Amino acid sequence: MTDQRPSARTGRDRGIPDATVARLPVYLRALSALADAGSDTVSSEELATSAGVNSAKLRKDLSHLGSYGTRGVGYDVELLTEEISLALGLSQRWAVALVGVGNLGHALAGYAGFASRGFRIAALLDADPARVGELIQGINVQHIDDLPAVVEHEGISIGVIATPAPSAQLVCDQLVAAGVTSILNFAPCVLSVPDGVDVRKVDLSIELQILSFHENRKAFGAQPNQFAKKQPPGRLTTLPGGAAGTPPAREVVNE
Amino acid sequence: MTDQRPSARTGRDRGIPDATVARLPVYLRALSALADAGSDTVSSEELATSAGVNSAKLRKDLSHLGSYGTRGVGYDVELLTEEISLALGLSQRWAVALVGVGNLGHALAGYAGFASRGFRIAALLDADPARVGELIQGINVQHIDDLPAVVEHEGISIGVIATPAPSAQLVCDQLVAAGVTSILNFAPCVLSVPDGVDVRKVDLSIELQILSFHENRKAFGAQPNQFAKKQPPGRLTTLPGGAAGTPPAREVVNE
DNA sequence: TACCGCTTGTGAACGCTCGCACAAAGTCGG
DNA sequence: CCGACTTTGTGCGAGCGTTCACAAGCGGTA
Repeated sequence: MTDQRPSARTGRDRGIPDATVARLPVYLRALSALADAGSDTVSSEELATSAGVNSAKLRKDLSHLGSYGTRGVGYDVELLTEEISLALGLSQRWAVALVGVGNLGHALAGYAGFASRGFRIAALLDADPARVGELIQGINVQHIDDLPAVVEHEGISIGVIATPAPSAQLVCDQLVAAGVTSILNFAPCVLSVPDGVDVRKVDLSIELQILSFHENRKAFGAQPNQFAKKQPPGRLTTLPGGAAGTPPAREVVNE
Repeated sequence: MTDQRPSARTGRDRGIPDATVARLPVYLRALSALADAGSDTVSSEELATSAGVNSAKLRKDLSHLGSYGTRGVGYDVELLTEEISLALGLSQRWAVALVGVGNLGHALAGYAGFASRGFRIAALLDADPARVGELIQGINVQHIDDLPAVVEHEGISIGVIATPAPSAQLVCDQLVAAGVTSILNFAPCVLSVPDGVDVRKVDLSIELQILSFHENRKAFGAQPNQFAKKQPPGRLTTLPGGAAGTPPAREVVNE
């Protein structure tokens, strides 16, 4: 039961499609870069290029938030930044609980990108008593049993699971029981949650496996194309080492 | 032009849709768990449940690989595992170069899930001379300038970027120049690559922002609900300009 | 052998997403 | 004030992905 993506919501969201929501943070980042560069306004074409998307798609995405552009001019960088932030709920600072301070948990605790986007790691928790009390990035590691109290005290509604897979479902249940309603799962497993709780999953090895598929296809795949410059995985030796220069450029983002 | 996934190829892939490819690793994991549990065969319904998807979707996904099920019985766990592995190109061990051994890079280098799925971290690289020579997980950190030699020597075709955003494009170009044709990018930025190179992106803060959207919708969303319970914690005093005074009604939203 | 129950594989309908192309709406110079 | 130019916002068609529902096929049983 339950879908992995918080999306999956059958009803009307707020009118904003899931695909659009997934791109808004990218626009936000592009806008931030533009603001730093001193731009006051930006056209959909420029912003789309920065974000690596089609300009029509960008305009349609933004139109879901309202009409914040000026025809003949473009979008006001600052205004648009605020509107997107508002739509994403970033005008408030969300408190986040991070469970599992192992290898990955440590890295996440120190990840600067969270704080810079308005997320505050309000608690670090672990089931291992040996880890409790450890100080990471100035935050004290607490025992998972303290979760309910911490969640209530800090007003936490988002949880991040960075435990091994076998513990993930248990931790997830504990988070939900404590009142957390959004979960970001780094453990390589499927989580089951009640309705009303959103789960997003980040699986590092799955990403690599998807790349593996494409890599494999490049090597063996049916290539009706004229540019058959790849060779099967006997490989290397003569890879396009020379083709270094300036690539044709093709931007890639993904959700 | 730019499209989301490395996929996005307009022609027929090998017949396998991108959405299916993205789910195959999940099935693989579920199968692995079933095998450990001693199952010989599994029905689409069971496997779908384990993988968290609809059974019809699972059957259609598997049908893209061929007919490996037996009507009235189900799928042979071992056979299906092999077929999926083959389709994903996991029957060979891919060598991976990991660039950037900072906070996140360290964690990735130690991530067990890579090795267990057939990926071998063949090289760790960094631009910081102070880091070169460091031993992480038994692997020596090399300077990024050694990339071409390392890629050729180790037969690397997949690169992982775990550097700060400003360096990511440069590193990406270097990877491409060295012959890497698939890139997993953890840096929060858009990468530009030539055709023929696949990029997948994992952005931790974007995931949180998407959760933030849904969390925000639960709180303020189109639901004039009667319950007004908790209030969102710690709002920002600076950002929203004015509209921050709405009475918060969180919790619930059962749809 | 013939029948029955179970499960796969898939045709078809539906909904979401994307991109084109263009009218609407604004700015700017004269 | 007007007309030319620029850019937004969107109607529309095409393509992909998901789900339903069911016929086809297989094993087991009498």
